[in-house]
Amino acid sequence: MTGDPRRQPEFSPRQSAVLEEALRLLVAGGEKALTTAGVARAANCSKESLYKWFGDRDGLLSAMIAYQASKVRTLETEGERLTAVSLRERLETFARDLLAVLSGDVSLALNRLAIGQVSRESAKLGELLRERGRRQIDRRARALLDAGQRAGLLFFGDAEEAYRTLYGLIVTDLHVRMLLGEAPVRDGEKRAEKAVSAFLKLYGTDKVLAG
Amino acid sequence: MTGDPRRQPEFSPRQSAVLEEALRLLVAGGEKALTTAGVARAANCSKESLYKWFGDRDGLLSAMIAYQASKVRTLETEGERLTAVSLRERLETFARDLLAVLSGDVSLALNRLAIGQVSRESAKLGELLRERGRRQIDRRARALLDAGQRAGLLFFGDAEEAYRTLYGLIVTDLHVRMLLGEAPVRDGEKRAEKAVSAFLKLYGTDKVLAG
DNA sequence: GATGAACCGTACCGTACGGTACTTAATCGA
DNA sequence: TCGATTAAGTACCGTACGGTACGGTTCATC
Repeated sequence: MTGDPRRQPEFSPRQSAVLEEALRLLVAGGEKALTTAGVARAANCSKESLYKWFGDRDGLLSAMIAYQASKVRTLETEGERLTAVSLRERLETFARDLLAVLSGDVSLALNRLAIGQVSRESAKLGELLRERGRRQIDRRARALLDAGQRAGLLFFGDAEEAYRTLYGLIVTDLHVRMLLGEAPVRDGEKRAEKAVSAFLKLYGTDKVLAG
Repeated sequence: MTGDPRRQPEFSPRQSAVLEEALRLLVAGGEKALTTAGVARAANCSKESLYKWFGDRDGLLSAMIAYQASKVRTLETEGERLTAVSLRERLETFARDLLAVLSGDVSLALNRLAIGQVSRESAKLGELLRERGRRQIDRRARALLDAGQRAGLLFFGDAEEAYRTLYGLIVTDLHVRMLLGEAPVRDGEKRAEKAVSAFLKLYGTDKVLAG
């Protein structure tokens, strides 16, 4: 047992460097550019090492998703007492962060990769991406919504439905459009503000609407 | 000049049959299963004919999207005078139809195909899908929203933003989740109702909220 | 300094696919 | 009935990729 069992490094520094290079290739050229020989060449490692570490190509793809997800750590800025103003601010920050994440090069490339892999037998990539990629940001939003309800600023019966609504108001069809190749938006700021205003109009109590 | 110049058949019956078979293969096995030899075998045609008709493999993919888009014809059920009740009904019908379209096998397969093709030089598929696939349903919704505004039931400054909001409330992240392999929803009915209620709460005038 | 593990670089193999060429059957107009 | 066009079927070619094997090199351990 080396190190804290709760802290599983999951990937060695060398492997992380290789995965980083693989992500770079994927972003640059899509899945077609992600050949085992190409990754080995770009990362200055041998194909034999790739297969030893990741099993096969699918293992490499899964590792790339797991690695990228392990890098994303959402800061849980809890603690303060929520007010109408601070709730709105926190929601807008969440909205901006969500749009930034979804617009990111690596995120888009990995989503495209996973979507392209669906309907293969080893269709674990999509599930992996849904599970590991979304959980962090979902938990952050859910915690914020719950805090808003506890503070008497929001009211909803079904937290899942409220969160889905918030997500839809922020993202609309932008994610799919970007996945299809459209350039990321430039009005993220205004989009975030409008989405949060609409959300508060739907789920805000009198307390927050007066603020 | 054979036939009406406004009615361009675009694809001969034989070609349509081939494209139909290609779509079937794509839905069944994803892009990997869509080989030229496989299409030729499944459609009982020669590879040489495929290349004569569609140029190359990319041409075949584009043709598949164009063909599928040409099959979708949105019925423009205009005419009646909108009331609060009928507007809600029409919006809910639109929501159900939108969810049904996005959940369709062929739609999901083509979207996955186009998304997988992004970041190749011939990245026309995504654009093609955005242009030809969405235009019909967008126009229908925009017409409905405009009619609602003219009838004094809706109020919005920016029609584009109102439509985006409606879309986001209906679909949320469902489309991406399905693209990633999640099974289509079963609560489309309730989802449509709730989305329309939220939309009317945001954009409905007193007239429609009273109804 | 010897030993063994890890790993890089490269060469190699089998396969599968995109695209082309050729042969043969069928359809159709004169 | 004949010639021409079309397309099916097949065989073929080049290439590129996933996966494996092997020789050489570094590096840690004894």
